[in-house]
Amino acid sequence: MGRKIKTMEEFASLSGISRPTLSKFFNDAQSVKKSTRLKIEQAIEKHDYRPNFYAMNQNRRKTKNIGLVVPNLTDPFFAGIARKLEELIVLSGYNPLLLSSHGGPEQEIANLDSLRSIKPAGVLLAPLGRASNVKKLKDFSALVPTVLFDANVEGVGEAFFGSDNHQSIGLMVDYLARTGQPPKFFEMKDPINPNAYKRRAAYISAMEKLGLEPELLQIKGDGWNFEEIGFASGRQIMQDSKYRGATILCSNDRLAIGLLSAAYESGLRVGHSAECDLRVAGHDDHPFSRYTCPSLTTIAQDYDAIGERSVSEMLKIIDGANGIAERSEELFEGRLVMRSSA
Amino acid sequence: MGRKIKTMEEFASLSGISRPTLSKFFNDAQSVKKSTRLKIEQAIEKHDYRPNFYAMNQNRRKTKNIGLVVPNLTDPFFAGIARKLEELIVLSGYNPLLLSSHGGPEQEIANLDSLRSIKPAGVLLAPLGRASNVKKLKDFSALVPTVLFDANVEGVGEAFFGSDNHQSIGLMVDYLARTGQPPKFFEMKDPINPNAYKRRAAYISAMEKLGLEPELLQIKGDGWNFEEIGFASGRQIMQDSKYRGATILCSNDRLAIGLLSAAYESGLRVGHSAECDLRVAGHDDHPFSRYTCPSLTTIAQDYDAIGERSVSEMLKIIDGANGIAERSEELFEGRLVMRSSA
DNA sequence: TCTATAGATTTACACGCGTAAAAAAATTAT
DNA sequence: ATAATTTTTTTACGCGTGTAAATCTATAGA
Repeated sequence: MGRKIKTMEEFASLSGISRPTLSKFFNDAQSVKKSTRLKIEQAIEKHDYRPNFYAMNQNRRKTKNIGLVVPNLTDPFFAGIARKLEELIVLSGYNPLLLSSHGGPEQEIANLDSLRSIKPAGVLLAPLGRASNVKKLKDFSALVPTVLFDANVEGVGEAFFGSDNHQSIGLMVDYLARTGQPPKFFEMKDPINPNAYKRRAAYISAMEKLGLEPELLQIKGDGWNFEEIGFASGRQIMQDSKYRGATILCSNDRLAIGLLSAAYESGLRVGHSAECDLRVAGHDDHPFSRYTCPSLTTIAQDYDAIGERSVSEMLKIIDGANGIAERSEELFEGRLVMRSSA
Repeated sequence: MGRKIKTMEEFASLSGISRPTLSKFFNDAQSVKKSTRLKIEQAIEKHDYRPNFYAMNQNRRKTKNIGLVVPNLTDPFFAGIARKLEELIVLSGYNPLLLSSHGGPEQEIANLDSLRSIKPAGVLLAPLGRASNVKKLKDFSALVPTVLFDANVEGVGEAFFGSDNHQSIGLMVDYLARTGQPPKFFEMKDPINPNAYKRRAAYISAMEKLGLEPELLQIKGDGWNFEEIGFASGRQIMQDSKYRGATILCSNDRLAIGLLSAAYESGLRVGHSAECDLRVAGHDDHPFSRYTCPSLTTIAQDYDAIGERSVSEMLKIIDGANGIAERSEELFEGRLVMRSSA
């Protein structure tokens, strides 16, 4: 077994393969003949050699690194997506680099800056949205192939993939209106996330289509602590008798989680059965929404599809002849998840 | 502003500072004279130059990268810790690299492997525990300065920092015994996490110290989906009238979240007031435990202290003369968080 | 068997920065 | 002001791999 192999040169003489061929192999194993590939793989196994990461990337035209930036890893919703995307990236032979913006635009820019120095082949970015520094995002996406997901920012990146809020909210409004009181819409007054605006518009249009009067419950609150915001405002709402018997559709599950907590504390019963005081629904199918009390009726976004489409588009752009392709956009439909709360 | 600066050489002539001095500066800004530092910082601002990451690290004795490996980023508890540690690492002038093991030992080893190729100055590792491939962890920690946190694995790494389960469980048992029925201990039969074993032992010893009979509720279940496991077993328990009026201390909050959900579905009232059917307590102060129904009485681990200690020890090891220092270990006390569930 | 061609080898240089050693310059102490 | 010390500059080489061009070799098809 001897001592550790340090250089590719050394590995070349031990394996009987020339160094340039090895270099080719490590860049793309499929680019060498099968018999050569097998010989190399055996030698790797035998000598436990791995090329120096830094030397390798220094002169490569394109690295094999793909950046993955999410707004907030503390949110299990994004943690779940990140995991799925990581998996897809690895399966494609690339190396994911996960960064969280922690809800702050400075961190988002800092993440992109630090990604830039790594010269990634591309970046998958779920932007903060309203808080984002759009100019800097644009500057970045001009330098690095960028695909947006979850939230769209006009003019940034080569593509965007996300959920069809119009469809999903329409579906939910329809369901709620058919099964009881038509929903009021519970949301933050000045949402951070662009999806929130789309959901508001979708709610209004869905209600009008049904000939119903939309009613917005716009609550105050800053930052990303949605549960707390939902909880605090929820307490006030619970005391108001005019909401007895109402149906409340929350702009996202995290607000709903706070609202449910407030309802519980106020002794109000939430659910779709006759003796309940309130119905509550959410949007996103947050990992925790299965275990709220009662379990939360919500919309599951099709994140398998969004993830796969984002990664495959990214690969297409990376490999691509880089034609002046149009910015592609695709929205995926959400699925109604009926649980106990509505 | 002219064209982009590509090399340090170029930046040297434009800024009027010699290249070796620049190199020193980028390695440690404090190592050059203040006046020089200011000149360089101005020039950086002016020309927007950043040294090539790969060339920079190729020949450095020690990189500025610190690996950060957590068992499961999907768990908001770990996501929160990771965020704090990232922050501390950045403040120390290092570059954190966050990886999640996704609950699997293969991924844990894969993470360490991929970290090895990045030649990190050190690695902060929260190991999976029982599932971990201890031999490989040991091999790794012999090559790279490693500090363990959250879960201890004997003989791995230069240090371990975590919670004092003995103290925290003792505190909780004491509180529960003073305020109502003494607690039964709700846990998985074969826990993955070493802390679970310590908590079990701590529970038994705390009960005996009070002259009470310990009672373990050991439930089946594999994997990391603790809420689901707690929920499924919780349903069975709720049907058993012998647990009416009981107090249940869960090995962790995620089990408790599942249990509370099951109690709600069964129509049992959980809480510390007289008319309730059950008391439930947890451990960890999971971010959601504030919003469970009822809100969860639990133990908050001192993660500010654990994080700071872990990072500062890491830095000490990195800078250190690398004396044959003993493996240091320190446990931090937990804090009782009294909410509504117990 | 000969030829066309994909694939491998040889040779050589480039990448951008780390680092060492000696000399020069700037700063501080005496 | 001079000496002692710190800091910077000059010079030069090394790191481990990417990549290009020319040459050689294996494979397949006629």
